[in-house]
Amino acid sequence: MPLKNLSSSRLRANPQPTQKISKSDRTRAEIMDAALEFIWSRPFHEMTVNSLMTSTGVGRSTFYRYFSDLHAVIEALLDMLEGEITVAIQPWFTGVGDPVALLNETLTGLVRICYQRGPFLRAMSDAATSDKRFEKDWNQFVGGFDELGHTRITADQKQGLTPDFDPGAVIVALNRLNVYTVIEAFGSRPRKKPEPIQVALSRIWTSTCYGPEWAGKKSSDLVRI
Amino acid sequence: MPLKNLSSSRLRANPQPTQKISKSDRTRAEIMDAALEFIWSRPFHEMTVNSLMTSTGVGRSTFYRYFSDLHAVIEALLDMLEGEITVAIQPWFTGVGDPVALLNETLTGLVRICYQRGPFLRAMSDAATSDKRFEKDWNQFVGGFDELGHTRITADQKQGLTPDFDPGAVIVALNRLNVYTVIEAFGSRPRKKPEPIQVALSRIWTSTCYGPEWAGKKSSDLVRI
DNA sequence: TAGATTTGTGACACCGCGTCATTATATAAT
DNA sequence: ATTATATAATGACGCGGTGTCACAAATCTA
Repeated sequence: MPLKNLSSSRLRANPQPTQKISKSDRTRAEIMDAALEFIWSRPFHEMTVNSLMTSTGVGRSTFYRYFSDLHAVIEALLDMLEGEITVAIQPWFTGVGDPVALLNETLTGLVRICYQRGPFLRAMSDAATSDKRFEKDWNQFVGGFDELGHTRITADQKQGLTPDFDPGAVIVALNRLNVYTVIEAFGSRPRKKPEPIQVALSRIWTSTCYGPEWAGKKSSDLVRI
Repeated sequence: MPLKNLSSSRLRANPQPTQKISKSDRTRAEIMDAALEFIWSRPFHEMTVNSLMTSTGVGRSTFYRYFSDLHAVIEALLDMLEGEITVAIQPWFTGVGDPVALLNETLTGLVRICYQRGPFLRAMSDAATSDKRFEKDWNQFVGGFDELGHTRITADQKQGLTPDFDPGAVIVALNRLNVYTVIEAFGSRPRKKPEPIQVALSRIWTSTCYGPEWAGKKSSDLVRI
């Protein structure tokens, strides 16, 4: 079971350091755990407030004391994932050194996380199709990588490492490539094997950004993990 | 208004050549038109049987004489789109000649259609997240291009035009790149301009499949439309 | 025009949502 | 420990959407 026993306080606005865990904290965490567990094995659209609350000890209407609706739960989960992924992608997006190696490192890390969290990613992508507010959150999440990537590409173009195309639409496209490839590959079980996915993504990114002479290198030749 | 006045008979299993248009044909077409119109301006998840049937003259429960549920309507629309797109992508997938030019032609055609039909594409992608049966249809639709692409890549590799990678995961990824890039760009209005999207996709595909020396060429240099 | 077939309808039961007044429980003060 | 106060949980309710069914209306056919 992934991401279990999450202390909800991690996500609270102002978590006091040595505060006693209140009843409401526990209930909130229970609900989020129930959602996590649900999503792990069933599609988002089958999730109901009832299905979540029967997993916890408390009644259905209690749910609304903690979340305005199901999308709000997913929103909270997205915050967690965002942290994890932001760390994993650091190398290429903000690191220094051989860009091809950094890119491979980033994609390897990304694929690893997304493999682990596949069903959650899938749930979030699905949830974004049925709620205006969460759709915005999701777009912001995905779009965040566009800005980072734009910066990186622009810098590499200045150094002559990357062909001189307009980075805007290309980086957006490449990021969508990543998101929906991993969702398709890992979003529902049984998940596909992660390695071929990582290799394919690496090839496409490196071919586009740095030319094909690098694309054939196995990532293991370029990056130690 | 797009795709209006669609004769439902086009979609029927056994359309007799010179058959009089029956009442039921008209009603069915009315429902599909209503769905088309709805999708053009509102997200799929807001669509209800009621919202569709109030656009037509007939009562809500009549809907169920023609479609088992809303997803079945979308399914019918997908059949239409499939035909259009299949034609547009012919060049690279099945044509002969300079592969780079063919690829650019295919992507230009694809972008043109997807720009026109953006909101429908979006609706279908959204609908696939909330119905097992239609999800299958959608995956089959998208997956169809994987097989075609796999064939093409393999052939080009045999000729030494394309680097010798395993085509499987790469072509899947590139196809997802297309689908979700166009959905993001054209799926909700105001739609983005199609040209930069087409250029970005062309760059990524040509870099990956044929190396970067071609990627900079403007498609207008390569293909007459 | 009568009978048969096709098309349309309203009423119904079901389910999930979100709210609210109320009850139960936990916490803090004395 | 007792009581007062704040916090948490609950069941019942109305709403809106779904899909079905027996029946009614319209249309076709002989």
